[in-house]
Amino acid sequence: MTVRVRFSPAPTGYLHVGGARAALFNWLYARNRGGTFILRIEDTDADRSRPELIEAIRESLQWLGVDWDEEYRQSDRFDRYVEVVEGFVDAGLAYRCDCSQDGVKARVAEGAGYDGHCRDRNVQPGEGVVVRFRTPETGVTGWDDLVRGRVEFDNALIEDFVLIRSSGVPMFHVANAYDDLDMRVTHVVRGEDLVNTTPRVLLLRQAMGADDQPIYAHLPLIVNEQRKKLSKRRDDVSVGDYATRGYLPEAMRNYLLTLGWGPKDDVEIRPIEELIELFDLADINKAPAFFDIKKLDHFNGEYIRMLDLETFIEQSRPFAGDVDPALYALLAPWVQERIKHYDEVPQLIEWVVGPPPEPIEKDWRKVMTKDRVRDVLDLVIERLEPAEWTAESLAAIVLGVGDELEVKSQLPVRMAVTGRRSGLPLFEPMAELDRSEVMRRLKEARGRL
RNA sequence: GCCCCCAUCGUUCAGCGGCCUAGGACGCCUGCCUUUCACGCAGGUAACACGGGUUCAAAUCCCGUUGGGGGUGCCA
Repeated sequence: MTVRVRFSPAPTGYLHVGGARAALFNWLYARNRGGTFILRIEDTDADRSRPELIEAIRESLQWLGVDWDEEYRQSDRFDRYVEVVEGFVDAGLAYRCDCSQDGVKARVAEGAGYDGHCRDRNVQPGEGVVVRFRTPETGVTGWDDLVRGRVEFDNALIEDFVLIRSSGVPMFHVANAYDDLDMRVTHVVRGEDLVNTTPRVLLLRQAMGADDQPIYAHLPLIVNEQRKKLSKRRDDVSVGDYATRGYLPEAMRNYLLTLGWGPKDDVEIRPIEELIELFDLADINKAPAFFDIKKLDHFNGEYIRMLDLETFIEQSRPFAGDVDPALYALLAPWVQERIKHYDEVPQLIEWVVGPPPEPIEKDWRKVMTKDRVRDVLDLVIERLEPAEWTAESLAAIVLGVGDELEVKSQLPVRMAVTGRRSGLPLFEPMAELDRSEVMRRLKEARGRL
């Protein structure tokens, strides 16, 4: 059996990390089994779908390196869904209903579903009429979930749900069941938030004449610090935003993979080819996983440091602002081992490429209130004035002053020149600045003491 | 309310009846390297929610309790 899996986003928002992971797991499985990965846009709800988001979702997937073999759009297939449902009505598997939503709500107890009011009323097509599925009143619908084991629902508890809206547009259950059947999808891998809709889809599939089920694997949710499902409104979840902030797709992909799954040999950071090789749906966890940006940062830092220098420069330069390429090339190796994502580049190099940043008050107090700081700066100023302007010479002078006075001289000088007490190596970038600029900064700092 | 589900260090993955005095990774702490920070290296901290069973033996199986989550739409 050739594996066929699909990722089916609704274009109602940008691709978020939860969706990205679902896509990734599907893709991984397809690649592991030499199967087919389908991208299916579930845009049956015209009111909510935004066509421009389809492209955004495609771009995010491409960015992640998740490529698909086939692509479909449900809005192109409305006719088929409607036709199937018409067949249901003819066969008595479904019926029309003209109950208003308010009417149903008024009739039915709090929390209960539709009461089957129109089951045998033989309602004809017309304004405000929907088609509902005639759900079996007895029996159970269930499946063997690859991650959760056997899951069963009592049919009596499933209401007669809507198949076609009063607008004539089919609901996603119909499209979903039909497409999985029509596209010969073998495995359905998706978020756990969809478990409850699975019996409906299964019932529909059966009604469509299928005598089999796809194999389901319901992924545990990705949650925030409060252990709640990630929400687009509340949480930082857009994949596109991570790209913008300078995360590497390989790192994101690798990190996402460790949420709900992990290689048995405990080696988490590794090439995608190996991960594909090792991956199996059956090994996925059941418990929800917290999206830990700290760990993502670590992964990203590792991936950044794995880059060869040329690639690093090429990728990080757009984040650096307006910098002379030669100067940036000089700084890049030091930058590379200090950042976790590219948008941290500017703060590291600002003192070299632009006007001196305002000193950080806390750092200033910590460094500049030490003994002999005035003496250090005085001597450094005096000796730098006539000095040879190279990194070696600057280092020799500054450190020499420290030795003489038996204090650490680098810190006050660093503070004066960079405004920070930590950062890039001091002397090489300092030699790139004009002597006059360095002197100005040193004197200004001395004046503030 | 009703339905479904989950439960190992702060986080994440490993563990699928004996190899566990529970392992890896992130975080945190310490030391080394370095007249900054970071990288790197070496250590350390820290968990089987609770209660009953089953078994010669349970983190691993069963039941319950507690805690947490998801769903409950003419959204997907």
